[in-house]
Amino acid sequence: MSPYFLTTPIYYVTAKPHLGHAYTTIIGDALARWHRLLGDDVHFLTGTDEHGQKVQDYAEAAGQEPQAFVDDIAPLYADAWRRLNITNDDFIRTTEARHKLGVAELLQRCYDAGDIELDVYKGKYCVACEEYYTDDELDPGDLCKIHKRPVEYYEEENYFFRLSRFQDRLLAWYDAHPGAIQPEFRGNEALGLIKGGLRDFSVSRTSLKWGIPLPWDSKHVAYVWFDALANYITAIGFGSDDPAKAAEFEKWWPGRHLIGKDIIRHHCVYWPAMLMSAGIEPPAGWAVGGWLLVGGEKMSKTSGNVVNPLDLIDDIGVDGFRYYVLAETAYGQDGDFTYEGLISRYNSDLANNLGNLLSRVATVVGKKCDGIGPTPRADSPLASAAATALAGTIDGWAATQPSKALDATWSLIRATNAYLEANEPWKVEAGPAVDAVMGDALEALRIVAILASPAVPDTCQAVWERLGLPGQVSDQRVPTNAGWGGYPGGLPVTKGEPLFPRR
RNA sequence: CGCGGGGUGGAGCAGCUCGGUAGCUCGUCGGGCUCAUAACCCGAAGGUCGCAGGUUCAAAUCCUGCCCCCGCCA
Repeated sequence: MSPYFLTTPIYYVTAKPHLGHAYTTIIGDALARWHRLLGDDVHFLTGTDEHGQKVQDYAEAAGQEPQAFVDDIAPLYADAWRRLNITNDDFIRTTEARHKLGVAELLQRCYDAGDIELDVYKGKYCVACEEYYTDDELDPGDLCKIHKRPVEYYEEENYFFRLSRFQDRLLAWYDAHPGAIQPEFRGNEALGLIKGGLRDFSVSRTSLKWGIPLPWDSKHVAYVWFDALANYITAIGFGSDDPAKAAEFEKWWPGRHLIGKDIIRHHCVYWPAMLMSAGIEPPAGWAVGGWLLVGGEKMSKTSGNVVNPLDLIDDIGVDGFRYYVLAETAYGQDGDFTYEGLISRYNSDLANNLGNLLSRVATVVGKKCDGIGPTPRADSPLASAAATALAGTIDGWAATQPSKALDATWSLIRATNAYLEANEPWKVEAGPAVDAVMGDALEALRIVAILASPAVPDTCQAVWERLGLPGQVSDQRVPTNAGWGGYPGGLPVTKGEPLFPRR
């Protein structure tokens, strides 16, 4: 079993879980589940980013200690992921001891390597962004463009990471690792950033209290990048004295990062440089997603279009929501969430195609085969459609294109509906001819249940059980168990209530 | 200014790397079926592939210029 370590970004606790968080996390979960089907040894990590000025401010406004504040918010994420059926193997919080240890170790290594040095930073600083800005980056009146609030003039001693020294090493690394960033055009963008010149960035603050102190100078607290990005390695044991934890790190790293297009610079430029400095291998890969817009606009509190994914689960079901998010958008491009689209996807793909196919098959098996599923034919006309669907599904997930993978899987559902139509088993006397057709349809459904399970796990387990198959669909393996002919026949087929009642 | 992405039938997308009958899903219209969740199947209509040139026997696909939309710029 080859190790497959996958991460989502960690989410900043000043916001509650929203559609955007759910989007990335669901894609991560589906990828993790797919790799488990492939037989990989999967470790899927998500978590929360809990330090920084903004958290300190929010806590103060709420009349709480920062720790109490983050302790209230972090569980909202863990709970949301549980409800969305997210199978993360770990949940890292940047306020945990294991994280603080690892961050200190990472900083110390870069410091020892001579890549972190003291300097003076002066400039206009937006507390909300935790970024310094130059005048031409600000709106009139020295307002931050993002937060529309006044910036403050700061002058402080900071430690700087000498990113400027890493241009050649980064370019050489990317040259040796083509395709590390998916989709390709995002890789070009990252290369463009590197080629455009790299400026040192500040890694500490003296003004900030809520954070991790630098191990060699405790007046300074680690500023966002070294704290947040490090979660990907601290969670798997980096910096731990425990030999067992250190072995975990060796096993899982380098991992693969799922990120949004807004954090390419930090993840694809800063982070590999930081790792190089510390003598650690850069990540194995990055998959960069676009925004999930809402009604064509970026989701924001001010425009009042923030969508709570948990409301949608109540409405359309966990799998309905998961399917929509995965099928509707081309990963890498921006997607657009609309309620109409959600209902339309649900009705056409889940109710009309998958759900209805299962219903009609179960009914005919009940009427013509005494409810016992017949064996499929080895030379079924559906076998080639199944092979095509399998290949397309494998390719789709390999390219981090869930929508393509699902479209390929659904092609087998459509082919099976057409196959039934062509053979009209309901018109034929019970006997070998009907058995052959129904065995083929059941086999197609068995394969669909495996291939679709990363996206709609509960549904596929239900299909699995109605086909009379034992155990968990998640224990199946691709491609071994997804080839034609795995349905044994002789199993009781259950009709049951509609999996997806039409809306 | 620069960099990146996009502009393909009513909607959303694929195709463009390696030029050769423009494909998919939804929607619309007609037909079939009635096993099935008024679901399913078949067929049809609908596209000057942003604009203008160029290369070529042949361009959505290659080249040049331009227009529009979106994002990035620490």
